[in-house]
Amino acid sequence: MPTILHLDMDAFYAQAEQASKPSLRGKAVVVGGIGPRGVVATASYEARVFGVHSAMPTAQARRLAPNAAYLVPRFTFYRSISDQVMALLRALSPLVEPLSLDEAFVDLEAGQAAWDTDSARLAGVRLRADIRNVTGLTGSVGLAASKMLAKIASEEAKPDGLVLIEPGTERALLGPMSVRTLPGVGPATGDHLRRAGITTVDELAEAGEDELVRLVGKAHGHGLYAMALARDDRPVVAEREAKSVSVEDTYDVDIHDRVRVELEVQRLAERCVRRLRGAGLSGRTIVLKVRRYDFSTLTRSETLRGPTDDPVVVREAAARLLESVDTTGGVRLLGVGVSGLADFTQEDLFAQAAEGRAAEERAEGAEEEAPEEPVEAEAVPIEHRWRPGHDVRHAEFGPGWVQGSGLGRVTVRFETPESEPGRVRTFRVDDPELEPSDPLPLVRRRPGEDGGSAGIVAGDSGAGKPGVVAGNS
DNA sequence: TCTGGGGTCCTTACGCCT
DNA sequence: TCTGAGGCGTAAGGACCC
Repeated sequence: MPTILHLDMDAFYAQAEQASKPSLRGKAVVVGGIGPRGVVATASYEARVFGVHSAMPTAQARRLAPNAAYLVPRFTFYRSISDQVMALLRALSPLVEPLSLDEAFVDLEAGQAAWDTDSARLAGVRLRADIRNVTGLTGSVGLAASKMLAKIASEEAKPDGLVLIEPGTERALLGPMSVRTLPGVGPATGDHLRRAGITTVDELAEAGEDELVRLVGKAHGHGLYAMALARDDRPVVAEREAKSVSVEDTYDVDIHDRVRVELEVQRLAERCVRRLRGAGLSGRTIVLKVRRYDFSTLTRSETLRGPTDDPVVVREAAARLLESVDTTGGVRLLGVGVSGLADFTQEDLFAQAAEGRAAEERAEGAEEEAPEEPVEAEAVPIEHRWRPGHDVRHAEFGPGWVQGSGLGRVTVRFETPESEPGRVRTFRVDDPELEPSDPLPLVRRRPGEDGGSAGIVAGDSGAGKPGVVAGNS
């Protein structure tokens, strides 16, 4: 029965920006890195007309669509919208598997939200309406008997649509499609198969399992063959634990200075540990990643005797790993990661073991607990406070967003999600009346109104934070 | 035209142990 | 005692996903 639902928000980041900035509605919007080495994260459908798409270098996008709006991503804002959407999904079923901020699987049957074709379609239709009511955004829904097919269905449904794959029609539908439609078949595997004369799903099935295993390896080959026959019984899994935590930076210009490289690695190690601790995790394996001037990438890793979340330990391990890497010629990217995660540290275990003895001895109070690391109040250079797309407030003109900055000036468009397209004004970057501010909610709730029909707060455990929608300062 | 940042999973190779 | 197979952990790289 088609009771797996896949939701995919349409051009999510770009759509969210258009919703919060009336002057961008109906216009080409590109969200992504805006530096010399930035790439496109999401392009609005208006921008896609010019050939702009995700993963494309922003520089290339600018040539294709010079008049598009180029914005830096605002992840906290997107996350607040995503939380609202995920809450709607959890109201349908406890079995929700988020894949990213804008995508998730739902097992409708597990939530008794659907049991056959008609009830599934109805659940999908209602969900799309609820998402629109609560967030003001559109998402596409795919419904099918398996994850793979539900995902393919939502892809077909885009933008702003719903597609249900009727039971029994799966193979006929899949057969003529390109192998690239299947999840897990990217450029490399696609080329590989094409050279073997396989371009469609039907040809994949005809090739046979043994041949596919020979071509692309064991795991991939078996998986590919099953998918070609529309066989996929992977369950929807609600909670998936993180396996690694990492941070990386690509630099606008290659770093040649070895001392500077060492310094950056230290900073990355500290950032990584901050994230690790923030998630209440620790890990055993420290990984250093280096991308050189010629884009060749290498990793070096070291596994410790036990898990750690100690910044000193991670920093020192990263420094040791760097010693074995030749960086002459320059590096464009550095990264530090931790894997082999545990939700405790070895120090914790010592502390636990000590607890027993301490109970008797009562002598040494384990003073292990490190004080909370102060969030370093980064001294942001004044011109960097004004990132394109970010919200600001002016003492006189009210809320707006940064349209651009440079040469000591910052240009602001004064408008809100609820207003008409607004006017543009330019200020000095150090204008005391101008300050950064939080995003405004996309959908204003009238007093006493409860939001969408499914009740957004329902699945939101604990002190649900209506602040996302209602909190307006 | 010059390629982000955060992840996951798979493959291969190698040392070590049984 | 020698040799080999198999399993496991570790390291490195690559494909893929959003």
